[in-house]
Amino acid sequence: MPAALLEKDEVLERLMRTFRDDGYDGASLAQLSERTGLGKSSLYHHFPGGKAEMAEQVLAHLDRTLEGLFAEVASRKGAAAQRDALLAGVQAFYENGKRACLLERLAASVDRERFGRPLKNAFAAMQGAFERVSLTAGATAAQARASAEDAVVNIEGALVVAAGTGDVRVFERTIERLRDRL
Amino acid sequence: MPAALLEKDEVLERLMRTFRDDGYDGASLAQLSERTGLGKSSLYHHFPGGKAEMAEQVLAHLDRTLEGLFAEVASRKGAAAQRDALLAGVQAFYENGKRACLLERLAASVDRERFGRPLKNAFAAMQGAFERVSLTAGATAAQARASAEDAVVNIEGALVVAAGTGDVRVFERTIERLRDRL
DNA sequence: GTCTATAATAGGATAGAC
DNA sequence: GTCTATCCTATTATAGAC
Repeated sequence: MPAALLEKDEVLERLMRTFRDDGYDGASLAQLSERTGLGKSSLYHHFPGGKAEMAEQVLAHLDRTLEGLFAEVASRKGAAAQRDALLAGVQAFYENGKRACLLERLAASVDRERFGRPLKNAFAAMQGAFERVSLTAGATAAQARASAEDAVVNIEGALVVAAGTGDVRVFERTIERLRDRL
Repeated sequence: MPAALLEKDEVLERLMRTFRDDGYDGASLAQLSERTGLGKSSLYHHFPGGKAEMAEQVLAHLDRTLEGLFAEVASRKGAAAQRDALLAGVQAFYENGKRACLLERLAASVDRERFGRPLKNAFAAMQGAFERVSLTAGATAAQARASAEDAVVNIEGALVVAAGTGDVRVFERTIERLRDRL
């Protein structure tokens, strides 16, 4: 009985990269198989629900990853340090604008209904992290909510424009704008 | 010899809606056929290059549509009137956040290379419209460029977040934020 | 837990009649 | 310019051996 070739988390990471790069509808099982190094049957062993379940588990994995980042951010002393850690984390996660957002890709998919709830939660978690930074900086609840929404909107938009124009500098400039605004 | 069932522009409009709703990869020929009311063979008569050519022609059609809007905006007297006309046009075009952006959907597709140049141009055209409004308002060239980029990023991001959370109010709030900033 | 092989279906695309 | 019928390939998914 051979052990698993890859840790489950590593499989989820590779699936996530595939979905991010080619989109949910664009990623085929053949591709998902190739990128993970697992045969199709092995994938179905881990994800009986097929592609949709892969995406769901990837989304849950993303939640856990972000939770880790957000906890790390919250442990910093001072609003400026938290803000910088959060922006740096976001920048690293999206590889400075070269990668698309998984949430966007799933929200655009034909199976979007299936991801509705977890997507909503993921966006809320992201906004929540920015909100807490603003509150630490002394903003009112309403101000914090507004500036957090602004941050998430700007990050998603910058990723779209960077991909559409093939120019990642938009992403860099947007992160800088957010640093000034927060 | 029967006349065309629909004007070409109406066909392009319906194709655009299909690509916007279901994405480039998500939209099948069966769907494109059903939504236009044209059989697959008829579609291939008009678009010998298949789905990719449909998207290309839809993109060109979108360019013409936006050009019309932008010209109309430029004819207004005063920066505030131009700003309001542009934002109202954007809001109407995306049906107040209910519709996704075709540019985003094509930039995310597996055939994205094929749309690279026209996509870049479309984003530039959109940014250009906002830039001209800023210049009319008396901004410097650098300020106008920055605020126009900010506007496009915010519009795209708001559409993504609205779709991802199922809440179009994000889009409304973003448009209002832009009105204040411009 | 992984593989090879295969089934079943949907997708894109074409042929040829009208 | 449009249709019906068809083709071919890719895609999702499963069966069964190891």
